[in-house]
Amino acid sequence: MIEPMLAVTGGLPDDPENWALELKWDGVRALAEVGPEGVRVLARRGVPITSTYPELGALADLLAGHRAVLDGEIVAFDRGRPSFERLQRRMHVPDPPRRLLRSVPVRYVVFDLLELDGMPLLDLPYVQRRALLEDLELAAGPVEVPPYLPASDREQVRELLEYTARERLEGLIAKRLDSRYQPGRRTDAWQKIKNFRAQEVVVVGWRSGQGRREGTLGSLLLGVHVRGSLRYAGHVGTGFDDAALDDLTARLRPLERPSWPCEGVPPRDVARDAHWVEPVLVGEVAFTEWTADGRVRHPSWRGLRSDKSPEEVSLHEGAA
DNA sequence: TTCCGACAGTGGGGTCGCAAT
DNA sequence: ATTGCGACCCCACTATCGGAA
Repeated sequence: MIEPMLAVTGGLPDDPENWALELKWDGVRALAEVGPEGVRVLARRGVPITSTYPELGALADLLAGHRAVLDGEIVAFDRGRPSFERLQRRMHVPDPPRRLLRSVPVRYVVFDLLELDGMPLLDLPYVQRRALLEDLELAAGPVEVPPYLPASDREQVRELLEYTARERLEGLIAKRLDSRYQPGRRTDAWQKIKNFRAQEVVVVGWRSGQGRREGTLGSLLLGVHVRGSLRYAGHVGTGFDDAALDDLTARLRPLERPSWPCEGVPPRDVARDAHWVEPVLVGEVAFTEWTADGRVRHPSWRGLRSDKSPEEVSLHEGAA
């Protein structure tokens, strides 16, 4: 079993002539072992997920007798955009019924070739693996092999970045053209360039921490104003260093109040062990997207914003 | 000696399955 | 029938430590 290679979070490289750019696909990472006898699909930790995604059975025919190990992402689309939220309806369902296959079809976006006809390719540089992959001409049916963009073309890179931000795609992956495939490693030969969004939030409460966070806070409960009323917007539990944890804990304690400060009723999952506070502290979070429930996905705390009053904290465009 | 990469540990949104209530 | 919990997916981030430089 080959473990998938991972990317570090980073930015655009400053030696673009050595890098390729690919779109980042928001789905489930999957390795496919394909041979004449069939297809075996493995998730990130080697768990077999073949029966969950019968669409990938098409690979056996597409490879026309070759044996290969492919690396890619299983993606569900919603109006043309990759939608992890939709994919979640498929993720834990082996042998999905026809109805589910029709309502949430998936595609396999292939971006690397790790083995071909018994020959390991891990030590070949990225460009050569890509060339061999493209020679296989797999793109058909549910299988895609999107091209990569040489990062040296500044103008095209700028356009691509604008495009991904406009279309609210997850971002880009930069890969060193000369890099080997290092299974299971998170190396700086692959860099994530994510489209983060920013949102000002009102702190409406906190939950206490565990382990080394014992005695300080575990997460902050967030609210934003929507058409005049304060709406609950999820929690954030990362992005603080020790000093910020101490500072926030000290600021929040005197603000405690007995009741939920947002509209409606508190969601069950937070109501249990939450402390509510007067909604007066304003901060900023970075996040990837709004969920269907109006919560921030992949949030991280960016700090207090003392220059804003709570009333000014309203929803930025694009929320669910 | 200092620095950096890998890891552990904290936290998030979500799904499903199973056991306890 | 409901609820809670852990195991999975996706993930961000900080602190720590040992080995590389």
